[in-house]
Amino acid sequence: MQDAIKQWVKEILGTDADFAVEYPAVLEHGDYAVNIAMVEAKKEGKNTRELAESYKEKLDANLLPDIEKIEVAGPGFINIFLKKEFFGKTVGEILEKRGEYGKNKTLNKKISYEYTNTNVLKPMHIGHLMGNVIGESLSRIAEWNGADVLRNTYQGDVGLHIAKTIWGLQQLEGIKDSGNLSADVTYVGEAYAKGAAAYEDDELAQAEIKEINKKVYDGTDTEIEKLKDWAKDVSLRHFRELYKILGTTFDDEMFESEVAEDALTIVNEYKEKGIFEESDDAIVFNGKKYDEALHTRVFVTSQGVPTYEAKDIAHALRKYKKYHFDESLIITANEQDEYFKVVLTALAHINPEIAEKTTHISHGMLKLTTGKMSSRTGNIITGEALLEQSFAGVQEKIQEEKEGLVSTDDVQNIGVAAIKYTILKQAPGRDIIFDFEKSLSFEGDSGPYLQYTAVRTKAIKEKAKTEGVSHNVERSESFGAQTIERMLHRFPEVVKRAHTELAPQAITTYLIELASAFNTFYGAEKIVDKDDVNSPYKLALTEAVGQVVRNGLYLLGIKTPEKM
RNA sequence: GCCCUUGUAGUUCAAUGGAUAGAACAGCGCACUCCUAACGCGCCGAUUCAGGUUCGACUCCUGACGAGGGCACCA
Repeated sequence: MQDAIKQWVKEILGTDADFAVEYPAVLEHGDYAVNIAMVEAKKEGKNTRELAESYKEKLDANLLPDIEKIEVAGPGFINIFLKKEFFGKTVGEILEKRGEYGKNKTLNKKISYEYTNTNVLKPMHIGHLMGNVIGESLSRIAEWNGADVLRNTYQGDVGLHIAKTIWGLQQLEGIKDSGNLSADVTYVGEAYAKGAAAYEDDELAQAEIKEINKKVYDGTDTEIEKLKDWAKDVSLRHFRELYKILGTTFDDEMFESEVAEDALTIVNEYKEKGIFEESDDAIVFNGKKYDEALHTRVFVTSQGVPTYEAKDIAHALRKYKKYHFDESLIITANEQDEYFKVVLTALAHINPEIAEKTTHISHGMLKLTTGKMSSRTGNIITGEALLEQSFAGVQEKIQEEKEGLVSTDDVQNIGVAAIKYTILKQAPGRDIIFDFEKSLSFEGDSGPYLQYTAVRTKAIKEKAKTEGVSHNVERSESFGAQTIERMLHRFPEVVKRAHTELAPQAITTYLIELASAFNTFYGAEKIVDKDDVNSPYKLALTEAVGQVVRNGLYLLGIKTPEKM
């Protein structure tokens, strides 16, 4: 509709100016607002309102069939009001398309989303959980816009953190198969904390760990390889458990160890070509040469080991060779912003095409009000702990009010929804101030509120069934619920915008407004009522709201419970 | 010190350069013989400060002040 209106205005007014067809902030201003008069008045030095009036006359003479009327308002907006029957059509369309409503097929691209780049042998902390939540939502939004999405994760299985953990395992009890995954995970975490602390405080241990790191890279020491393989398997099984709870299935799990050798080759090759240079026995990329704001970073250490930087370059080349994506998005915490600027600049000098297609998206840090976290001291909030905290909160709520109503799966679904919503409701890139009490909210502006709304629509539908009322999309002239109808109609365009702006929060904001409008309606009107001639349409509207809320929740990576 | 990001109700967040800055939580008041109250209704309350650009600025530019992050052998 938005495109149709734009096209229509262009044709009737014979303009190719760059104007906008947008949603007015207030519903009284109609369904669409066109700012063409402001744009043209500036160019031609005319009075904005007068120009808008003259446009209105021309447009009035050639109204599109779905348009009820147009008005000039405010500083010179041309507001467009759609016919009421149009909204009946929207409700009908939603009930016909169901889980497909909101999909746009316009994006014909292969896009790689790389997220949850964990380090194996280290706990998955809440930063990784954030990245997972955002990456999954962006992936789903892209799919709904027609993209062929490749979900992938790139995990650190070589490097100092591995050496630290192996050192720690050697100090502790080595391989310890307790048969209990969660106990093994804790044990590996302890080994990491021990190694990391020793690396900082004990020079002898530091030398030993560096020695282990070399062997991790060359893979010659069978004892070290055994420890590594065991601990890596523990980590990966644990991560996959968490991915499952979170609702992500990766198409490809890639590892740093797979590109370590290539990384050395590439850096050496481009050192010959002058991209990298030697400095204090290390091989570095001198960012300052290309941009004053860039840092100089080490790509190969004086020990001859490739750093994350070099591996990231090799990884990018390898990934492109494997998948030939049109776009590649890498999602990490914003503490890596400047790191990525340097790496992408270096990549641009090695393979401009891939660099051009790659975008680094960052999310903020999850700041706990209880203080800073550190994985070094072991004093961290793991992703798992956060999930469990949320599940416990849901359980508590249920015991107070709804014992026996909610299934175990749905307790998880609600707990995940509370966390995901908190993360997705704000623009990615900014820190989240996380307070366990307040942030894991089940009321108001929250994931569970949306779930509750969807469940409510379902309960109403069941009630209607027992009462013998069935839905009908024919809307009577006297009936009024334009707020909800207009909002339902906007959903596909919100999905589109969420992708172009990489903004999951566009979905959360929209859903809260829709749910809130519906709940107000629910409070004011009896929906299932055999004596009310409007009841069948109200029911159709209710089902349409339920469907759109479900579809929106899907895009956030949130499941709708059966009952709650 | 240099660089990047950022400053919106008491608090946590929204707002493609557009019309009356939108929610939630907290606070105060109301509502429950009716489809699940994780609900609904009302009130209170905000663009850090000083300039500039623009018909129009939370949004763009400059400066001040505050917050977070990054600055070579970690990832």
